[in-house]
Amino acid sequence: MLQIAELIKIHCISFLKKNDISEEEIEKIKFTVDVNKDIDRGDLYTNFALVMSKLFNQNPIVIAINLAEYLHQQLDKTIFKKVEAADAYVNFYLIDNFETKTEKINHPEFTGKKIAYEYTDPNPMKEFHIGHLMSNTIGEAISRLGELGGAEIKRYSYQGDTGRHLAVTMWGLRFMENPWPDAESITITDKVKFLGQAYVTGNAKLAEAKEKGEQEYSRVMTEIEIMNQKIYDRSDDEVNTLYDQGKEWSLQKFEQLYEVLGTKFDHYFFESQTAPVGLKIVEENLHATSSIFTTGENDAIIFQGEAYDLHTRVFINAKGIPTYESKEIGLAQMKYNVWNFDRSIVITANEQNEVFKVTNKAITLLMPDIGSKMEHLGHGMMSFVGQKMSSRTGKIIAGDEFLEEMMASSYEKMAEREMTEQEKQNVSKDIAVAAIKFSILKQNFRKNIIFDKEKALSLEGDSGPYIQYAIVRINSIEKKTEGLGISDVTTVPLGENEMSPEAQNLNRTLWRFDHMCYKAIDEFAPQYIAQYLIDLASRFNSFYSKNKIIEDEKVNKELFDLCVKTREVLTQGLTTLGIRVVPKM
RNA sequence: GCUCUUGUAGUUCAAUGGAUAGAACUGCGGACUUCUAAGCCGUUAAUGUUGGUUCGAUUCCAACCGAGAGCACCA
Repeated sequence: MLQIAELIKIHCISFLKKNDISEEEIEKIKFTVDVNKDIDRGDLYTNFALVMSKLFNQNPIVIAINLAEYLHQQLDKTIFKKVEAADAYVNFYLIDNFETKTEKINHPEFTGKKIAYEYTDPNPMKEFHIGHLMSNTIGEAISRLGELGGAEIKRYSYQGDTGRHLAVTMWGLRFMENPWPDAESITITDKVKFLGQAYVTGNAKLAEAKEKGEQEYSRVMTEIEIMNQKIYDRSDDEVNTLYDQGKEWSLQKFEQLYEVLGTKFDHYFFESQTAPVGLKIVEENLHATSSIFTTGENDAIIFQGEAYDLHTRVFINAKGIPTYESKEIGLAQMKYNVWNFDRSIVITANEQNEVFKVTNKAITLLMPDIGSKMEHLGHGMMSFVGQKMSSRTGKIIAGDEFLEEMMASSYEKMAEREMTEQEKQNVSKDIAVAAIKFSILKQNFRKNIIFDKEKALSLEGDSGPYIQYAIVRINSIEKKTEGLGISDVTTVPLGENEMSPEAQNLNRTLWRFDHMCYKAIDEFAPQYIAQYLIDLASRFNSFYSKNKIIEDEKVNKELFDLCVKTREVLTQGLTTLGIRVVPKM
């Protein structure tokens, strides 16, 4: 079925046609049909009359009245209770038991499409930090939105297992006081931590050398370059052994985190694989009669972006090693070989926006079929009050350490609850993840996020746990209803005056889920769903505090059904955001 | 310097070319002691500055001021 807002739009357009407005003019008209912020003014509204009044120089109030009259006749009475002109707006009131949909949503750009999503992209042997948590959270939500919109999806992570950061880590090893941690007794977490320290140490030594002067710096840089080359061409057995083991540990650690976060990738790509593929494509094009690449300073192979209003970037460096840009070309080709996608969406921090414009342009010129399907979404950077994160200097919050803190905070709150130790562990983990994910998803991810750790740890207010808590309350009611009789008061239909205002508000908020999901899918905007869920949970909590579902050992079925429906929507909403529901907390 | 993004209560965030700019946190005050108080109810408080377009701008445009990012061999 059509979205309710789309249905209204169609009728508004037929109103225009009836008034002899030409198709071309209708094309140009942009009016909105959206849900009313103030629920008392009706379920939906349109600003149609205001837009028309400008175009045709008529009194908007008169237009609104005419439109309302027309729509009142045209619209299905089994869906619309009332259509009313109010000032220059037309408000729509739906019937009280309007069906709430939680299943798949039809969206022309998603339904039936094969869509590949790439996100998270942590680098082996470097710390998985809170920025990766952010990318993972956003990517997971975006991919689930695609799925809800009817797409067939695949999830990919692309990991940098070559490049200078690894050279610095491997080079940094020689300054470490602790031995290589390959003992069985050492946990994966500690092994990975060791690698992170090697990276920080390497960078510190590099900075030290820089201070000592030009000569020392260039000596050290040469050492790192040699290491980089060894990793790239795998020419040193000792390096290979340590590198392979370190990479393996890292990947195991990532896998543990993905399990906790609720992401299941379909395939992993590595830079060590994309590099030769990209290099080959670039070199082949270089020998073609009209190459898109040229030779720049130091014989580097460059793509001159200025012709397309973009930066010029190096694709193969002076040493003949493909850069990130070439690897991106190889990646596109490899992704397409693995699965013939209709759309490929890459989610990274927006510091890479410019690079992606260049690489996507180059891919389009080289492989038009693939290039035209590539999309890039940049999310904001995460920062903390008065401090910038840098994995180079170790000034970061590690993903797992932050999760642990959140878990501890959540665990503490469950001290009084009757649960087994194991249950408390599991639940506090899911609550911690919910808190982190929700704090990211409730806002527009394209903007920077200033993360307030203290606030997040408090687990109060507009948060993931707030929504999980509403569900838990409903579970609790359900449990209590077991074996109880049905109350006599159940004959009151929803929405009649006998219903409390809280119950009516709650009921009238439910159907909006479908509308919000459509908007969220359409605009890549998970925050619409997040904000909606807060609104719904808040209405539920108001309802809950003033209405009794169980009274005198009898269940009010009408209200209980309302609770169950609310739970269904909240659950579907959280799931779409990639957040788990907990049975109790 | 050039380019892009961004500026909403004390703080962290929503929203929108139009109906009263919406939450949360913090502060202050309150209720119940009943299905989980991670909850509920009340209360104070905001569109950086100056112009422009418009019947109407917080939203679009320009300049300025502030913040962040990018600008060839890192990713």
